[in-house]
Amino acid sequence: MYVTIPTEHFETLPPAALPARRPGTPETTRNAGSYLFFEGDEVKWLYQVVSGVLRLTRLLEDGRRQVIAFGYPGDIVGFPSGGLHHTDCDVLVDARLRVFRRSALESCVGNPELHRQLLQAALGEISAMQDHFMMLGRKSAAEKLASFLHVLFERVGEETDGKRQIVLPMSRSDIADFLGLTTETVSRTLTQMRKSRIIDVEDIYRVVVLRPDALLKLSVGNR
Amino acid sequence: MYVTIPTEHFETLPPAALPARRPGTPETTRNAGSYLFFEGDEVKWLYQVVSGVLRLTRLLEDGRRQVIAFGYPGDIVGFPSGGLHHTDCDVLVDARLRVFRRSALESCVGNPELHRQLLQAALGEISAMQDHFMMLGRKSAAEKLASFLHVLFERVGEETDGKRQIVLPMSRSDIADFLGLTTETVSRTLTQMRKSRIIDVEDIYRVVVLRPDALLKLSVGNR
DNA sequence: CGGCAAATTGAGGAATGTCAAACTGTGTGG
DNA sequence: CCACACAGTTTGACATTCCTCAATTTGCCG
Repeated sequence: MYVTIPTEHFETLPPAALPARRPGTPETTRNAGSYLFFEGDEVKWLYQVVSGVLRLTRLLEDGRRQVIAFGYPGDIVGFPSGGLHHTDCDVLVDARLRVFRRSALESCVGNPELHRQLLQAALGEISAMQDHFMMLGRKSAAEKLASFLHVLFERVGEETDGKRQIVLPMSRSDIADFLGLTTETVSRTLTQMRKSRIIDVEDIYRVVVLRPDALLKLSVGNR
Repeated sequence: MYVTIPTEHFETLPPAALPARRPGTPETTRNAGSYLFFEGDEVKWLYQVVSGVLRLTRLLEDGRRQVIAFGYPGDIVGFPSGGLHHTDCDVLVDARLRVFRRSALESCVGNPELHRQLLQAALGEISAMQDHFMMLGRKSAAEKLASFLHVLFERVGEETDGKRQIVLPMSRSDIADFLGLTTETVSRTLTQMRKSRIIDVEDIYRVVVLRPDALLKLSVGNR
């Protein structure tokens, strides 16, 4: 999952279409805390999230970290470059994953339709990342947070007791490292949004969206 | 061109290998100032830069702009998502371009080897963009500038009169919009690097790298 | 109940942005 | 050929955002 920006041109593309489960596409489950792969590993498999949440990270020697993306249902992770993984990937929420051989992406003999779909997913990834650039480079902390919540709200918002809410399985520092902020700024910005009655923070992991329109407006920003 | 980060794991991957010119791959030339495509256009062609420099940009309604990438020789631009372009692309320096049909990327019937190469280029793009995230999200202005110059130095540095120099065909605000800074900050940071004798700014478009090692060190940062 | 890690809050500071002025180089028209 | 205009760049002064460091607070697990 990247933070994309609503535009006139494009409807938010749905995450890579989830082709119906077929006999030939095995699934696996992984528990929270386990790692799917590390930076530098040879890519053997691609994973499509069916349920659960993944986290992709990249580390600098000095400890600075960037959360590259979160893997939500529909997302595909593990695209190789030079045959290798360029991020670490671990599981935030127990996950069911569809597994594809790397060759299914890289070779079109065998299953051309699957090959095509994985390729399209990779291309969608590129454009989503371009949007994310805009966000990292040009948005304020409030806009970043609002964009992030808005995307989650659209993709995995849940209706409970007539409240539209978001579950955040990641820590504040995950969010910070994803958006290019600090945990303190994330925290402060959330309380501000709470004080302006846009959201309500039920508990650390549960955000109720009181005014979706205001959230969207804030995410677009009015500089 | 993205700003990637030197790591232990990977040598800087050369930009997508430039397969030898073959009869079947037509070239075209475009003059500085002309546009190759606009955001929202249907993708008909992919372009590999042979010579010259391209600029890919994305615009927000309120005028904020992100330069997504610069296209230097070897780079391939125009990857579709949902069949459409998601950036504008124009020419900074008169360019020779190899042209590929979109179908060469999306279909493996016809020219499987070319298909494979374009796919690998797309995958390389993803990993380069991941590095760029780290840069946008986690680096200081000085580190950003140093990283940017370092990458250009490695890729297109020229030796002239025993001086290793970089030609910058883009404006300060292009650089700023690429790195998530303002023109003023770019300018100030350059003068600082000049004062600390890391670079010399011959003229607006010409930077002499006096101490490549110091440039690299600065780009990695020592926070 | 106590201890611990994560989150929040606060105070202060550093980095970067904003706005405005001065400078530079380049092209144009007299 | 010079003078001027203009756009891009640089510099300066100041404002703002966000970060840093430290102190609480909260929630969770033994």
